[in-house]
Amino acid sequence: MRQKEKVTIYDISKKLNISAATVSRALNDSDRVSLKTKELVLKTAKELNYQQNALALALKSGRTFNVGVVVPYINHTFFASVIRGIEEELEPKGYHVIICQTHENVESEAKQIKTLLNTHIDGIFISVSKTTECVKHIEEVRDEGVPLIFFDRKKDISGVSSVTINDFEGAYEATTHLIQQGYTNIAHIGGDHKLEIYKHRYDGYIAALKAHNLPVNDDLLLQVNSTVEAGIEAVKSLLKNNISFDAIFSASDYVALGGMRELRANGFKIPEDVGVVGFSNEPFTKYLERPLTTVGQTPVLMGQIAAQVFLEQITDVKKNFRVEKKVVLSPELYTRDTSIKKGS
Amino acid sequence: MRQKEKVTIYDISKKLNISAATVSRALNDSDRVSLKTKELVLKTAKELNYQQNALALALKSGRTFNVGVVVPYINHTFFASVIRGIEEELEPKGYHVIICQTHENVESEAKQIKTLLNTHIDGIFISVSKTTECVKHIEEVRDEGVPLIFFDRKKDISGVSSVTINDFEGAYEATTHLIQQGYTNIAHIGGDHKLEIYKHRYDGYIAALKAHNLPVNDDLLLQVNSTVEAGIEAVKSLLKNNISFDAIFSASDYVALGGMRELRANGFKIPEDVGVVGFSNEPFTKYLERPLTTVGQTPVLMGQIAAQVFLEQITDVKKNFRVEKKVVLSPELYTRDTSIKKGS
DNA sequence: ACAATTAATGTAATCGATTGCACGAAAATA
DNA sequence: TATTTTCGTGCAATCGATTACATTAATTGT
Repeated sequence: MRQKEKVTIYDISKKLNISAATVSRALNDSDRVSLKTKELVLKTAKELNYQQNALALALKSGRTFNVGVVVPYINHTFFASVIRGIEEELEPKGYHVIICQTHENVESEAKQIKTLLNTHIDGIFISVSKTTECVKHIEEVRDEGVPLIFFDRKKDISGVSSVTINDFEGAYEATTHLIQQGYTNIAHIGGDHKLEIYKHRYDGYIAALKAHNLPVNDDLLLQVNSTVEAGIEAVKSLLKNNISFDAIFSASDYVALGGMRELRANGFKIPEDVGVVGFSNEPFTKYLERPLTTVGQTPVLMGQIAAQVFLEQITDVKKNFRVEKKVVLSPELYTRDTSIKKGS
Repeated sequence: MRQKEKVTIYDISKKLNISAATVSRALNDSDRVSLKTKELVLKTAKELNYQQNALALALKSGRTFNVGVVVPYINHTFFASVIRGIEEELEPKGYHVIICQTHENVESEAKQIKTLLNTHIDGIFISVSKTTECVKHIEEVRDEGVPLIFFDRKKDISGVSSVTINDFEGAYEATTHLIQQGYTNIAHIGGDHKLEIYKHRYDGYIAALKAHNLPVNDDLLLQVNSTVEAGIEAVKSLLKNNISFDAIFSASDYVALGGMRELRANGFKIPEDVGVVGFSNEPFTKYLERPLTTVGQTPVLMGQIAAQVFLEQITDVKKNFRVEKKVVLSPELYTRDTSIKKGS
C-alpha cells in the first residue's frame, strides 16, 4: 500500500482555475473573497477531502497547537488525572497534548524539554522531577519565550506561573485529625525537601503538632522515596531502632501502603495499634481491605486551571506582556478506616 | 521576554559567505563538501547554537520522527509500562512518543487517530478501546500508508501487525491453578467478548474446566467493565441470586479487588471460603493486606517488541513491501495468597 | 600544455500554506 | 462622463531545510 498523496490547496486551485492564494483565503473565511468562490472552494475542498497540512501551517505561523506535559510518571493516578484535566480544557481549543515522562530523572527531564522545544510546542506544563535542582533547562524555556506552567511540583523561577495545592494545609489537617483521634506519637514519613511539596507537608505536620502542644521528635521524622518499597524500609528502620510511635502521617499513599504492610507483618493492628494517613487519594486507597485515610488533591481541577493559565498566557504574549500567576488549590481530607480508632 | 529568533542555516551561510546548500550538506556530512568547510560550518553552527528546525525538515522529508501511542487509559500500569517499553526502544533512534488516551471511547479514539495523522506521525501503536467495533478509522491509517501496530488489544485487520500475549494460556494456567488448589466451583468474571483478550481468557477458563472434567455453569459467567465498582456489583449479583461458588477467576485485577471487597463485606474469608485470581499483575496486587494471585503480562517487553516491529516496518515500507507480523508473548502466573488454601 | 575528469560550491525548485502588495474591473461619487 | 472607491483576485515572497542540476575550479592524464 503506497502512501496516499495528500490533497493541497494547489489541487483545489487547479481544479477551479483560481490561484492558491484565493483558495487559502476562502478556507480561512477571509472577507476579501466573494461568497461565490468561497462556497465553491469549500465544496471542492470537501469533495477532494482536503486536509490542511499542519506542518506547513506550523512552519509558516510558528504555532503547532501542540503543548507538552512533563511528569515524573504517567501511571501515577495523580499525574494522569492532571493530564486529563489539561486535555479536557485544551482539546476544544484545538490543542493536542504531548506527554513526556522523566522517571524522576533530571537528565531525562532536560532532554524531554529540549525535544519539546525542538518540536515547536506552544507551551509546556511541568511537574518537576525529584532530582531537579539545577533549573537551567527550565529557564531556557522561559527565555525562548515559550509559555511554561508548573503544576504541583514547582520551582521558584521568576516570571513562571504555577498551579499547586496547599500542601501545608493538607498536612496540617491530616495531622490534626490523627491528634483528634487520640494519637500522640505521630511519625512523619515524608519526601525529599528539595521538592517544595514535601517541605510544605513537613511544615504542616510540625505546625499541627505545635498547635496541639505535642513535642516534635526527630526520631519520628523520615525522608524516603514515594514507593511501596521505601515505605516498607521506613517502618522496618523505625522498628529496628525501637522507636515507639502510635501513628504515621505519610506524604505518599504508596509509602503508607508499604508501611502498613510491614506493620502488619510485625503484628501491629491498624488502626488500633497504629493509625495511618496517606497523601494523594490514589484510587487503590479506597478499596483496600481497610481503606486508607488520605489527603485528596483535586488533580483534574489542577489540570484544568493550569490549562486556563496557559490560555491566558498566550493571549498575553500576543499583547507583549507577561503576568506571573500563582494559583493555590485547597486539599481535602478523606477520612477512612486506617485512622479511626474503634473506641472513639 | 520576546521570542528568541532561531538560528537557521542561512545565518550560518551568511556568516561564512557560502550558500545555504553547502551548509546543509556540511551539516548532513555529505561527501560533496570539503573537509575544511565542513569543519568551519560545524564550528560556526555550534557557536551560533544552531538547532535544526524540525518542522521544516518534516515538511520537506515527510518524516516527523514522532510516533503516536493510543491507549484507553495512561494510568493503568499495564499501558504505562508498554509505553515505557516503546519509549526505551525508540528514543535512542531519535523518535518521540505522543501519547493519547481514548477513555474506552471509540469516537475519542477515531478523533485522536485523525489528529495524529494530521500531525504527520511516522507510525501508530494502538490498544483499541472496549467500544471499538467499527474499524474504519484504523483501516484509514493503513490506507494512508502509515505503519500501525496493535498491542494487547487488537482487531483482525489484514496487513496490520500486532503484539499480544497468549491470553488463553494465561487464563488456562490461572484456572488450572485454582482447580489444583481444590476449588471446584469457579466463577469467571470476564470482560466484553468484543475484545479478543476477554474472549481468549474466557476460552482458556472453559478449556481448563473441561480438561479437568469440571462442568461449565452459565450462572458463574459474568461480563463486566474492568473497574473496582464493576467487581463489587458482579459479586453482589452473584450473592443476590444465591449462586454458590468457591473461587473467582477475574479477567481484571480491578474487578478482583472490588470482588474481594464485597466478599469480605459479606463475611467471606479469602482464600478459605473463596479463592481469587486476577489478571494483569497491577502493582497494588502485590501489596494488598492479602496479596492477590494474578497473571502477569510482561508489558515492557510487549512495548519493546512492538517498537521493533515498527522499526522493521518502516524499513520495509522503503523497500516497498509490507509484512504482517503477529507476535504472541507468554504470560506468567504470580501465585500469591488469595488462591492458596491454608490446608493444602 | 591541453583536454578530460573530478571535486566543491552555487542556483533554484520544492515541501504546503499564508499574506503584503499590485492590478483590473465594477460600482459609487461628483 | 470623468474620477475615485471598493471588491475580488493574482503574483510572489516567506517559513527553513533539502537536493537535482549547473557551474566553476582544481586535478589528472597524455
